Amino acid sequence: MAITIYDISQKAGVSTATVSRVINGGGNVSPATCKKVTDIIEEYGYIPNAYARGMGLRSLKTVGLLCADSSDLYTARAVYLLEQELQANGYESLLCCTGFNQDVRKNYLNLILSKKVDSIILVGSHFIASTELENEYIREAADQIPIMLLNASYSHPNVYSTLCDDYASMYEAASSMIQSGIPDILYLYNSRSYSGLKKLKGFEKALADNHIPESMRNILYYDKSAGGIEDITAFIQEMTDGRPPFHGIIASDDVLAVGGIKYTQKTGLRIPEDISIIGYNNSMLTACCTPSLTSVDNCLEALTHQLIHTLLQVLAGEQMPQKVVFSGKLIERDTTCFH
Amino acid sequence: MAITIYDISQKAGVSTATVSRVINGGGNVSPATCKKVTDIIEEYGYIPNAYARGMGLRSLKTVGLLCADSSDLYTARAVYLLEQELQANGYESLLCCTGFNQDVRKNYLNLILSKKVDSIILVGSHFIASTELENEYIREAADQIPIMLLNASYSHPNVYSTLCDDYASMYEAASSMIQSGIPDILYLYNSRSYSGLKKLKGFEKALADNHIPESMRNILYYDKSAGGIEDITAFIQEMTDGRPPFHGIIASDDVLAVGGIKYTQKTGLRIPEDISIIGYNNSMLTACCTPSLTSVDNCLEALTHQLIHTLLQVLAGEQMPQKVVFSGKLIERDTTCFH
DNA sequence: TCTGATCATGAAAACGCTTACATTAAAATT
DNA sequence: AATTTTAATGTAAGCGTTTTCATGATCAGA
Repeated sequence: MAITIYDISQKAGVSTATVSRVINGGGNVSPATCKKVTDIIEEYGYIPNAYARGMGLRSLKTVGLLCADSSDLYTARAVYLLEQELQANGYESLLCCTGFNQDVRKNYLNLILSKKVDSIILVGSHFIASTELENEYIREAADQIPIMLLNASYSHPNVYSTLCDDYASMYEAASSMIQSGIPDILYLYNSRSYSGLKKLKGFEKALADNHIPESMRNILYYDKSAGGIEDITAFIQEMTDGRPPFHGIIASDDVLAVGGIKYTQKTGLRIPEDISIIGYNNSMLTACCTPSLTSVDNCLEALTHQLIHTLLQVLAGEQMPQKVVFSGKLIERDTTCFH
Repeated sequence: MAITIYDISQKAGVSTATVSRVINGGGNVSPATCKKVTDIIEEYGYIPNAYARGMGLRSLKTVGLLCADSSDLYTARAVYLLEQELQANGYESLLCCTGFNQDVRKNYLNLILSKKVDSIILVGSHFIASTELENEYIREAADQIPIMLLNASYSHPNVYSTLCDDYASMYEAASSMIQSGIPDILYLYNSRSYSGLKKLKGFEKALADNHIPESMRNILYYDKSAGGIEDITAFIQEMTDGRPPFHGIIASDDVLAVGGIKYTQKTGLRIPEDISIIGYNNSMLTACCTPSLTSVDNCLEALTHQLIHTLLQVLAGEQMPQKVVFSGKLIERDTTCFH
């Protein structure tokens, strides 16, 4: 059996309470005793059992992170930023990747809940609050602890949302393209994302406000979750055989946009002379492709920073706004030429 | 206070032991009682406290994943694959991102250890066993539970390694390039990676075996951890101003290779006619850039699959090989033309 | 009908910590 | 020197489960 606090207390000739005080730095321990205990702990490589601690302590300073797929570029970055912020503030994090299955997600939510976390952050706009079932889970969880949403929003007194205004951002991006003289745009839409719908609406609004006729609407739903770039390229090709009936591509994320680039290059057309392309997320992919990708920056860093700030305040009992909205910004690179 | 097993037992008119049996499916509960208890649990939304369980249970069927930076493309994918495999086998995972600081890493290792995990997987070849300090941690941990290494190896009876033979793979890749008539190669080397050194050695051996003179050796160390593609491009530019004195680039990972592509394009040279490029990892980036990147596939999926297989067997008390080595394979795409 | 086996259940100890409370010793105040 | 205050430490009661062991009920076989 592993070494316990009792063993340490015996070897140090003190009580377990004193050892506990040394470990938790609660004060009221004489320097001499403290040193003696610390030395013994060091010597025996004693590590307190986290579960036993969990029973005693009120808070374990832990927050759960729930995401669908941590290997997704955007999610991975979000998770990393959140973890760094949490760590910097003395919190641990517990990451669960649920995939897209609702039941698995419910199980994981319960799993996290059972671990006495101080809060749960729902990461990535994927799927959040997109179904009734999902709503119910969130409500139940929110009855117990504050729930933080990254890039989604939900109305509940104990749910806090931090998001980028994807509707407005996409509206801006699409408007820029239209006003630069490109009315016929292919819109690539990933239906798996919660904010995807908002972006689509923003795009459609831009079309409407600029009086683009119905006949020029060209929206492609791509709903595979993990298809590679080749898949995307093939998909677009299949849907638009022959010469593409558009001069612009706007995608709801950078991966799709890169698919658009490769597709365009396959058809032999030039970017941006023949076809302009805009992505979304301003991820590292924008710098990887040739030409480099114009993309909407949805300020992930600002979002995560604000989210953790809100969380810490909420946990400290402060009253905080239920919803904080940032706005995105189009970063122009070489797949567009709007001037 | 949250609802406990005791509350449930009262409402169901049974003892806590019976409720526990229902929850853990240990049998020896009458169908009627089982249903009654299950209903009450459902009704009150009872979730057992994980910490209390942790005290009672021998194993929590949990394994810790330790990585430096989960947002790194390769690591993210490895983590995802491992988590999926673990989940499929009824294990939970606990992810910790330590960054590159040794002390932080030690703390995290202890943290994981304190959670009674059944094993720890050290993910990503980054930094593993690269320092004496690191070695010591691993040894200490291995005294308690089996330690699994992904893409690293370490000699200890309780440490199991699953890896790709990066030395041989890089040797092959470099040989291919040299034998296609390109003796002057720039090698881009990320020193933050443990396997980086092996790859470098493989590269150098290929040079030696093909009688490439010392004067043609051109190795660039790039040791920033999180620099973007632009950084890499600028770095290469800075180190090789004017016309590049080489006709091939081999990089120790795909991100560096993409930096090489962008650099080449900036100088106005053609790929692969003027300069051939090979990356490593065969990540999704290979499909994102133009031209698409030739890269060494180090069969991450096979690695993770094998690693979990070994782990499960070890936990089941089986004798397993200490070290399993796969070999990588050069996947030719459009940045090379070796025929 | 009786006996031993099997099944369902409960009582209570154990898991390894934290912490409220009690106690003692030392220091500060009068 | 007596008294009060403060600091250091110990005692023991939880925390919410699991699990061993004991107990009683049911059942099959004679």
